[in-house]
Amino acid sequence: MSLRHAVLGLLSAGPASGYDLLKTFELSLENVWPATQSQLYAELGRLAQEGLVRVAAEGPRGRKEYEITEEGRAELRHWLVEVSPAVNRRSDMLLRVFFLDQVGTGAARGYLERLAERAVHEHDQLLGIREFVIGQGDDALRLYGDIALEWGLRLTAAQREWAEWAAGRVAALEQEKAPEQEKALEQK
Amino acid sequence: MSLRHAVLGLLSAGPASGYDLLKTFELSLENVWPATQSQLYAELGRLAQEGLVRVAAEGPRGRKEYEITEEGRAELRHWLVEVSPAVNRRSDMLLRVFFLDQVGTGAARGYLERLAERAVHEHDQLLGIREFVIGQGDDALRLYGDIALEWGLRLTAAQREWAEWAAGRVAALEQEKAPEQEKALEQK
DNA sequence: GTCCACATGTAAAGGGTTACATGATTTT
DNA sequence: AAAATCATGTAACCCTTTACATGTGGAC
Repeated sequence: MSLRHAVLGLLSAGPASGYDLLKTFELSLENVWPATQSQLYAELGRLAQEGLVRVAAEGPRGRKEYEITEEGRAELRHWLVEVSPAVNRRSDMLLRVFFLDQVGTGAARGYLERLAERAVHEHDQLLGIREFVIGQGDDALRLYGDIALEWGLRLTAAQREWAEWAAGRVAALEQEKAPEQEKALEQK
Repeated sequence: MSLRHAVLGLLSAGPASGYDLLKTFELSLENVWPATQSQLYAELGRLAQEGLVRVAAEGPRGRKEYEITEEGRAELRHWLVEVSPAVNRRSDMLLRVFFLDQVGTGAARGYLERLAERAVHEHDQLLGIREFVIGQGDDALRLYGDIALEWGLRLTAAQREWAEWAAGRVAALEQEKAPEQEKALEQK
């Protein structure tokens, strides 16, 4: 149930409407905790009912500006400090690796090579973001933004190296098997 | 919708009952694609209805042994080769980093240090698993198992290094701010 | 005869995605 | 005047988790 904490976290930096928050989710939280419009409005309603946020002001077009309450801030800090973070156990990417023996070495190598390419692409995008956000925010905000970005850079770099290494191992198996395939052809 | 492909993948290695599959999910797929008993039986029912698997034999205690069909194998290969893997976008661990400025440098550093410790622990567990599975299975199976395990090792190693680096950066900020805090204390 | 492992299923609730639905301001 | 943006809300469906529910066969 981290959506609520993402919302509380964003509101801890200042009041915002559901619409505002949605933009933030699309822009900066896209790669960390995506959320849809339906989800957001529903969660804001629940948070307000439970007293963790409150409507601080109303604007044109039914705009409701939400503000975090002291109770909300307490919940945010409690979550940050006392609740241990959930590990990300599911990985579609890795699940496929387990079954790659079903498609032969050529296709398997292709899969791993595409993973490597994707990692390079993501890494480049993060480098672009880093250029863009350099020097923004105060000391603490910049630091934690940097730390998060650095994780993305290290993760994509590691993924590239691993995928290339793995593709190499599959290629080696391919070579080993090549003589056997020639033998099989000769037998025809 | 990868649960279905996980099931097809397991059945591609040979027939099994829902109960058997559940044990496999708990043992080997625990860190890649966890699934519960309810989910499994429901999915097997759907897969059978759609003709991707079939009941090959019935045993004692209502045991139904499922077998993958040619259609199921085709779906598995299609998924492996033609459907691009979904990226894991949500990260509870990283979401918290964005809001660490809410809890002060001490608690923030503590959070990162605990992440590092956890990464070390997970890394050690994977090393243990590697010792245990060494030399099991045929060439292809061993290779892909190795590749998956290697990802786990690299990921946990990277996480440890990153978390320690990050904790260091927070400690540096703490030092920078220490004189200011002394000043603040003097003013009282 | 009791206990454990085997074996399957259903129900309720939570969280997420997609699609539907509507309307008010501001910009061009 | 039209188009884009702002702004909120609801409904249906899918996947996952937790809990409930039941019964059989083998081992000791």
